[in-house]
Amino acid sequence: MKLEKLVGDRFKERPSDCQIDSHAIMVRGGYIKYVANGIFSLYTPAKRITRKIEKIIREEMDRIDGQEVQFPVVMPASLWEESGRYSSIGSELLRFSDRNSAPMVLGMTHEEASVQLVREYGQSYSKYPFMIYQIQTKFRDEARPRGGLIRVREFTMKDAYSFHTSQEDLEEYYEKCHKAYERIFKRAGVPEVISVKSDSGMMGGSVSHEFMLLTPVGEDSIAICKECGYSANMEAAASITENTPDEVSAAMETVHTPDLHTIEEVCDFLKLPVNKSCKAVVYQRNSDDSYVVVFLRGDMDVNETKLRNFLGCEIHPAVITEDSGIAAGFIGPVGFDADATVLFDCSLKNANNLCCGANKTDYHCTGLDMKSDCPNAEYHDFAKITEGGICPSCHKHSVTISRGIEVGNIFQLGTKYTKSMNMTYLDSNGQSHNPIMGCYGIGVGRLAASVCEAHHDDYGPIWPMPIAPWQVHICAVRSDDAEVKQCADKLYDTLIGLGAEVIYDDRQVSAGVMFSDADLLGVPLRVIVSPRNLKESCCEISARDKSFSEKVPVEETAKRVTELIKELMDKANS
RNA sequence: CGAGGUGUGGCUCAGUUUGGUAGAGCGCUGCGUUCGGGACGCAGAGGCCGUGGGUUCGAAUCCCGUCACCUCGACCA
Repeated sequence: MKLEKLVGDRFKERPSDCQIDSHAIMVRGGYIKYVANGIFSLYTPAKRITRKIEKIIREEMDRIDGQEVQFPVVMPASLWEESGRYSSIGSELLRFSDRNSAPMVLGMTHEEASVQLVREYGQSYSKYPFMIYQIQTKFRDEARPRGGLIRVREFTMKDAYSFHTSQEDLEEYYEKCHKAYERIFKRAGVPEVISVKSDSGMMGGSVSHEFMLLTPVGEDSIAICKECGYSANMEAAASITENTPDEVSAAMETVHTPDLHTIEEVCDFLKLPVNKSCKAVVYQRNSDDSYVVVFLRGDMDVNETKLRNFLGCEIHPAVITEDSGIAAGFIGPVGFDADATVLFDCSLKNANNLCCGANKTDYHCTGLDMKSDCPNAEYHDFAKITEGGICPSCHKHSVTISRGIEVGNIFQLGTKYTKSMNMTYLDSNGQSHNPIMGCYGIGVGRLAASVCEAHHDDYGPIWPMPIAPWQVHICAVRSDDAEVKQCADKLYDTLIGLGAEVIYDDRQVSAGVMFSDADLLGVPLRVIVSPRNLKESCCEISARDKSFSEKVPVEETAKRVTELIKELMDKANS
């Protein structure tokens, strides 16, 4: 491919609306073109990268006995009504009608379609286990797309669905898939991707993992224990707190605290550390606006995901009305008699000498002793894990919180879909059961952008050899020089003949322009043919990541380049 | 959905406060000089100033509406 004919402009200035580097680079380098909010077209370099990522994914999925299939993008709403998700999923699911006014949806995920595909096939236990997957376009009407290809509305995803006759079999396969994912990310050039425990969210099921690329621009927060290796999405991470009660519990007293609303203000006023307070956070159920009050230690925050899972319903921060009987800002566990569900977080267990609201405007109490004042309280984990908090796994060390981009996930789904969609098989005793499912996703475009985010410098991306848009970039510096042109042309032909993927720049532009464009294309190997090098009868081979640069005799250049390509490929695949 | 911000050639932005013929740099086209890190000169092309209404002799500029995008939050396989 000649660079001169490569469709898409590369430009010098960073687009103003690009917040993260990978987005800016992919726009500047002519990889992607904005079409609409969260919707992009891909130019050739990006398409070549995603095609290579897809190839790696296919190879690894096939290796664990996956069978590639394809589900429709547009599905009838009735299919989604079977699972109940037509009504349970919000506006993220794009709904519309066809010419006959039949309600349709745009596929944002394909559990329903996968069950529909194999429901009749899988009627005998002898057919199990099996896994089907596809690589296809998904559409999710995200509220806030961002970061170029990191979070978009239309994207390409590999999604896989496995079907099993026992939980043990699912777990065994889940583990295989976990390994396959590790190989995929390694081969794609991001071995640093880690798997973390996650919350299953709307997918249902129990065990799930997210594959995270740790980067400060990531959208998720991950709790990591460096000592024992524990890692989990903050949403799923258990919060552990230990309270050593003071030896003497002071008597409860009511204190006048006018205009002090926040826990910090109150503690400051009472000269108590924040962790010697009991605060209340109020939510309302989305269904009927009934109140839910969570009491927790003043220095902790509520993890709404945990709360949602505990209650089994959606919630939102409360709007406290006058007639609710709730004294907003002055809520305490003792004498609270408003109509609400009252919950206690583990962070309060055994604590004493706390301050808390007095359930009376402008008054707080001191000397709260959870044991004696709230003897019937049941404690559950509703708190967000905090930086420096106790590791929920080893209980010895403290966790750190890092940001990450979720590039893939795996779920043990259970029978949520097979049950609701009435998929059954007969076992060897003629008994009917619902198959147990697992599902496994990887965002292809997001992975490409993540690799860029993880591997770039000020000048552009540094693509790993296995997914680079081309393997070699030939720069013919001074292509108006007949000797240079002839040598570069010949090298190009030879490399093509040897099966290398080559981008060839023989434009009559200054070396600066040429090198800048080469940097933006991020091709791992660069060969410079120039009058200066030809004087020594050499070509210059250098690595985009600047790890080496060598001068090689002209006639040996092609051979050396193919060696280097092989070396770099083997390194990534080893 | 809540809060804030921004919309002016393909890109980055000035001009808006105080209304008076639409600007610069990059990029693009042509010619010439340069030539190993985004060179230079000359000559060009390209804009209903997001959009609809209003005020005014006159609106990129003031007023009202609306749309889009960006950031933070909410939401989220």
